[in-house]
Parts: sequence; C-alpha cells; structure tokens
Amino acid sequence: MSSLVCCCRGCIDRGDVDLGLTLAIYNYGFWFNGERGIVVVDEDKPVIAFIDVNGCYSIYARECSGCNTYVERLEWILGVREDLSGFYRLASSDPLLKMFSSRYRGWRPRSTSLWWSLVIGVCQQNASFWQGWRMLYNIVKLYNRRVRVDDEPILPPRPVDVLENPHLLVTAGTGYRSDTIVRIAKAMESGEVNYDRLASRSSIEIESVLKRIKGVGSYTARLSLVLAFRKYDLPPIDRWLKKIIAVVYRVREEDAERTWISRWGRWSGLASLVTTIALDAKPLRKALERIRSGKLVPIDNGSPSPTTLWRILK
DNA sequence: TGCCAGGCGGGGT
DNA sequence: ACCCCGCATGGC
Repeated sequence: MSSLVCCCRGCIDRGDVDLGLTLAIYNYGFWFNGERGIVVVDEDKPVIAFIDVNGCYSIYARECSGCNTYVERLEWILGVREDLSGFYRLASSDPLLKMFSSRYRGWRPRSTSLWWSLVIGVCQQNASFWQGWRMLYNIVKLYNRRVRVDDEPILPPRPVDVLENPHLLVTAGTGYRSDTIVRIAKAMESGEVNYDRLASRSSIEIESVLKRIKGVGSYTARLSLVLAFRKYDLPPIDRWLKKIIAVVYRVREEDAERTWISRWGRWSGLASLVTTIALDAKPLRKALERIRSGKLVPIDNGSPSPTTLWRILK
C-alpha cells in the first residue's frame, strides 16, 4: 500500500459551481460523505485530493513535485472552469431538461479516468441503472485498493489490479461483461489505448479507437467522451434515451440521434447524462411515466438514484 | 417462474 | 443496411 504525504492545501475559486451537487451526483459514500469528497487526481501514481464542498482541498501524493499540475487537474475534474452557459441557454427552452437546468445549474459532471469511464460504461450495458452501479460498487470493494493517508481511503482498481485477479470481476456480478473489462485493461496496459494520445483527437476518432476493443460499442465509447474527455458533441444514446427522445420530441426512434444532436449540438453528450439524472435513471417504463406527469427533476424518496447513490452505497 | 434491463457482436438476409 | 439472437446476472 502506498503511503502518501500532503503536498499542498488551498481553496479553489469555485465560482458558481455547486461542489455539493458535483461531488454527490453519481458517487459512492466512500468518496463523498455530504461534506467532503475524495477525488482521484491520478490513478497510477497515485494522487488524491480531499475537497470540501466549500472548495478547500488538500492533495496527497508520494512526492510533491507537480502540485500546481495536480490542482489544475482537480479543477478540471470538477469542471469549475467549464463554461456551460451555452448548454443552459438551450436547456432553458427544452421541454425535457429545463426544470433540471434551472434548479441544478451549479452541477458539473465529475470526470473520471479513461479506464474507469469504460468500466462504468460496460457495467451499464444491458442492465438497469441499479444493477450497473451495484456491479461497479462491488468491483471497488472487492479489489479494495487502498492508500495510506490517515483513514486509508479506497480507490478504484487499476488495469493491472484487474489483470492480476480477473476472476473478482465475476464475483462482482459483471457476468459476461468481465471479458470486456479484461480486454479494456489489456488495451490500457499495452498502451494500445492511451488517454494522452487520444485527448487531442476529435470525438469521432476517439470513438473509433475505443470501439476497436471488443465489447466496447458506441454507447460505451461515447460515455467515455463525456466522463473522461469532457467532449459532448457525440452523445451516448442507448435504447432508454432513444425511446425517451422519440416520445418527447415526437420523432421516430431511428431519427432520435439526429434529433438530439440537432437540438443540443456540441452539448449533446452532456444532455444525455443530464437526462439520466433528471429522471433518477428510472427504468424506461417509469421514466416515461415521470415525463408524462412532468416530474423532471430528481425526487429524493430514499430510493436509489444518481443523486442518492452516495447515501446508500458506502 | 420467466422476463426484462441505460449494449454488443456475430450471423443471417 | 438491416434483423435477430444469445449473452451472465439480479430484481421483480
């Protein structure tokens, strides 16, 4: 287990970003407790940040040479410099997302590593929201990668951890998806897929490279564009969202993607993610009921959803 | 019990 | 370019 030392403390200028929302949504209790979040700044070294909802952070690493870089990366992960005014301008007149966008304006997507975004996508394949996030939770808990800071926080497994003990993926309930996760781990380890090399390329190019991994299709690759690259021009559209688009905008399902992109433009991928939050990632049937009754913001009745996950799975 | 769920690839036409 | 099926698993 790595022992980490505190490299730097400070407070970021969070502007109008609501770090409470940003840290809470789509997160687990071991990485956010309502006051303070743990952000993995660099999975490999590793570098982690503790950050309070007020923006004050401390960054831990094995050695402290690159502290300014770490702070910049922390800000990028939290999206505090990201200008979403274009998205909100469109959302303010959108029948599906205007309610969410006016009440959750301070939220930003929280980025993950490329590796972890792909694992997230694979766990969502052909499964419900709850099943997928439960799998992901099991993976983190079973690999139990820890670093030595006062309370030994848990980190996601690295590709190498998964390759050392691939069978734990099955124990985690990923079923046939485990082979895909292993292939992703190999592609990352061999350098065949590399974040820094991809980051400067276009979304279409990144998608096509990621799709070379068997088991990674459009949906998973595009979810990575959103979560790992903060590129939103190619939206992840699964059968859930496709159906919702068809109903809300009264188009044929085959026209759903075109409709979505022409409506949201460079914000399409963000709009996809926001839709899942606004509808509490309910299964299709219930999501459509929610739309019919106009309940287009998260409802906290204690049941599992992107906004309540952190209070349930700890 | 049997069916479905926020995909995907492979095999058919 | 389609259509269709199977796929591990867990929830209902």
